[in-house]
Amino acid sequence: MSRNLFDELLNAKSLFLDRRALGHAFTPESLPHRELEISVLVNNLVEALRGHSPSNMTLYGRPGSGKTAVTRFVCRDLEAKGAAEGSNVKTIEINCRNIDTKYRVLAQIGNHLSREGDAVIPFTGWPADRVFEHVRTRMERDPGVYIIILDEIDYLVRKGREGDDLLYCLTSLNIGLLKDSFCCVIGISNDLGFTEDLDPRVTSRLSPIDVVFSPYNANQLEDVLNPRAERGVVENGLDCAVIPLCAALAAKEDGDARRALDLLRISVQKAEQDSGGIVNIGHVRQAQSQLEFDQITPTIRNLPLQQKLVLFSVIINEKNGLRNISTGEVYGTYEMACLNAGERALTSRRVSSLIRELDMIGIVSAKTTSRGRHGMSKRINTSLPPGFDVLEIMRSSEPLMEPVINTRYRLQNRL
DNA sequence: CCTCCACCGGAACGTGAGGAGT
DNA sequence: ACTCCTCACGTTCCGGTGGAGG
Repeated sequence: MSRNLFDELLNAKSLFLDRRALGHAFTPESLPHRELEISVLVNNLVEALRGHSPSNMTLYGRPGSGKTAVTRFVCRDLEAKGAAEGSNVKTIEINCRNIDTKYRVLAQIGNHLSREGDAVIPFTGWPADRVFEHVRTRMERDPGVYIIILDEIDYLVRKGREGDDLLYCLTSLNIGLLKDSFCCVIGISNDLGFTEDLDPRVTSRLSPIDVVFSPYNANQLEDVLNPRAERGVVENGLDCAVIPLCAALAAKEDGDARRALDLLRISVQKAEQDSGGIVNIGHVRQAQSQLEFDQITPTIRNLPLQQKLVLFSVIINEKNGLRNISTGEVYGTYEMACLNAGERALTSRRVSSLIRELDMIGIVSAKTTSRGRHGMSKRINTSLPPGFDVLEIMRSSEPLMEPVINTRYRLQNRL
């Protein structure tokens, strides 16, 4: 009997019970350590069940601090209660990173509210005010409370007028445009300062209620992971150190719960590829470096040429065994690299800024310290995962780097 | 204790690309 | 086609800085 290529993997016993439980989209039965935030939302949104309009809200917090999860969690119960009580409550969630213009957001809302026989609002073509009018009449004909959730709203607002206009429209629905219905806007933002980019008139309408989500700490992340793991992974499938490690690593990344879940999910995957056994901390380490790899590769690939040349100069110095390189040393190498790339070298002032940018992205670390007699300078080191081939990424993404990488460099003598 | 190195980093300005309005 | 505006990227200028070495 010939064996099918997929047999082996299909027949292997999976460590996953329910893979979705470890995904981002999954809404669990409880959200540990977000009780306060939940109660703020519930206290406001309960008005919808009483036939009144809830206030608009803005939720702030770092990525993975539970904003979207809390909102979905609360809205799920709200809709269920509304259905049971016979009051018409509808929630519409829109991610502004994907749907990033006023027109497309309105069209999305309009189509969400359509019944049989309604015209489908095309993805382009109508004037924006006609789309808005459809949204209004569709809300009006079916009296109730409409809750519009605009996730990652900062993306839209940063695009200029677009965000202002949309929010102005949506928030004006409650001020006279709707008679028998209410419309409540919940904005979700990763960026605390995003209202600064907003028209002040919109700001005051949009967020009578602000909720700030603080990042999870390591212990709290464990509480987030445990029930998910129980549901998603086979019994005794995890070494007891796995969850604490995932939690600790994610806590370092600004307490990002998504990161923690990613780590756990990929660890389990790695353990499966390892053919059997349980998930151990080695798998978590593998998962961590894969996540880093997946993040850093596109970042480096998309760096502008000058940035690449600067980064290259840091790396070449380090490859020659130097640590804590100074700005001057980097600049010397950088000038040679520019020559080989056929580029004019930027000023050292500019290169200094570029180094700082690389530091902010997290590819290098640059600390300014005094070297006494030898002046103030940065101490520059790369901070890349071990075994990460940066030069290959640069070579494949930028033809001009080829001659730069192929040249041998004579580095300055150190003092 | 003072000097002085080698750079830091803020501020103001120049330049060219790209978008909006007319 | 035209101006006007904004924005990102770079340059020039310059006061500021912490500690090794005199």
